Amino acid sequence: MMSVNDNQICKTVLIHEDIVNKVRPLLTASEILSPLSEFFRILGDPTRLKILQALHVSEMCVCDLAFLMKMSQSAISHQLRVLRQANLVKYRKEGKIVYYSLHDNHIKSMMDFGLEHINEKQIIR
Amino acid sequence: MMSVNDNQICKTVLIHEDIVNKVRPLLTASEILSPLSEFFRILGDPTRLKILQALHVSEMCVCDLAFLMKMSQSAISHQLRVLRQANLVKYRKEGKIVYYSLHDNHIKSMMDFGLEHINEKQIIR
DNA sequence: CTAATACATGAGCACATGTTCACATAAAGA
DNA sequence: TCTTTATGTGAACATGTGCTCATGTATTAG
Repeated sequence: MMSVNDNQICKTVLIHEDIVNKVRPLLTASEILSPLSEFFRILGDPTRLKILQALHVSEMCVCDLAFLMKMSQSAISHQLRVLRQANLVKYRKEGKIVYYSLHDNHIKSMMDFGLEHINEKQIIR
Repeated sequence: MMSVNDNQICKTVLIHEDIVNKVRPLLTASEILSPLSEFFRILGDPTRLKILQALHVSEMCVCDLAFLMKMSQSAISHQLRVLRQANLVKYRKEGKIVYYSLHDNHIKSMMDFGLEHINEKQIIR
C-alpha cells in the first residue's frame, strides 16, 4: 500500500528533514491562517478595494458609489454585501437611503502598507 | 439617447453630488490600485499564504514544501510560479534542488498586520 | 549513455467568482 | 392607494482559479 501522494512527492526519504521539523511547529494554525487568507481575498478585488478606499474618504450611499465607480447599482450592492459579511463595512439607514462606511480604520493602514510594499520593488508595469 | 447605465444608476440627478466630487479626486489612480488588489489577491489563497509563512521561517526546496503541506509537488510548483511572478519569492538552484525564499520581509509584516485586524473584531467563526 | 530524480508546465476539469438581468422589498410622495 | 425610487437578492452566465495528470527538462549517479 502506498502513501497518498507517493508518486508525486519526492522519492528521497525526505530531503531536509531537519528544516521541515524546524518549520512545522512554527506555522500558524490553519484555523487562524484561513480567516487571514479570507481577509486578503476580500481585498483582492479591484471593485471592493476601490469601494473601501472611497468609504475611507467619506460615508456614501449605494447610489453615490455606483455613480462614482461607473458601475451598476446591483453590482455595487452585491459587493457591499460581501464587505458587510466580512465585517469590513457598516451601514446606517436613513429613509430609503443606506449609507455605508468603514467598520474601522485598519483597512486604510493595510492599503498604505501594501502600497509601500509595491512601491519598493521594481514597479509593476 | 441614454447614458450607459441609465436604467441601473439612481434616477435622481445625483444624490450627493458634493460627496462624490469630494471623494473622486482623492481616489488612488487605478494604475496603482490595480496592482494593489493584485497583491492582495495573491495573498488571498490559503496554500500560497502557508507557503509564504513557511518560507519566512526558513528557505525550503519544493520537495520540503510539498511534504510539509501534504500536497503534490505539482500543486506546490504551480503556486510557487504564481509567487515568483508576483515577486514575492526568489529562488536559488543547487544541483537538482531549487531553494525558495521570501523576496523580502514585507510579507511577514503584512501577515502580522492582517492577523491584528482579525483578532480585534468578533472573531470569524 | 542510461536511469533516476527534483522540478516545471500545459491541458483538462471541477468549482469559485463577479457581473448582468429580472424582480422583490421598503420607504416616501402624490 | 398607487407610483416612484433606493436598495437587496436569486438565477444565469461567462470567466477565473487551483488542483490533478501526464509529460518535459535538467542534473546527477551508475
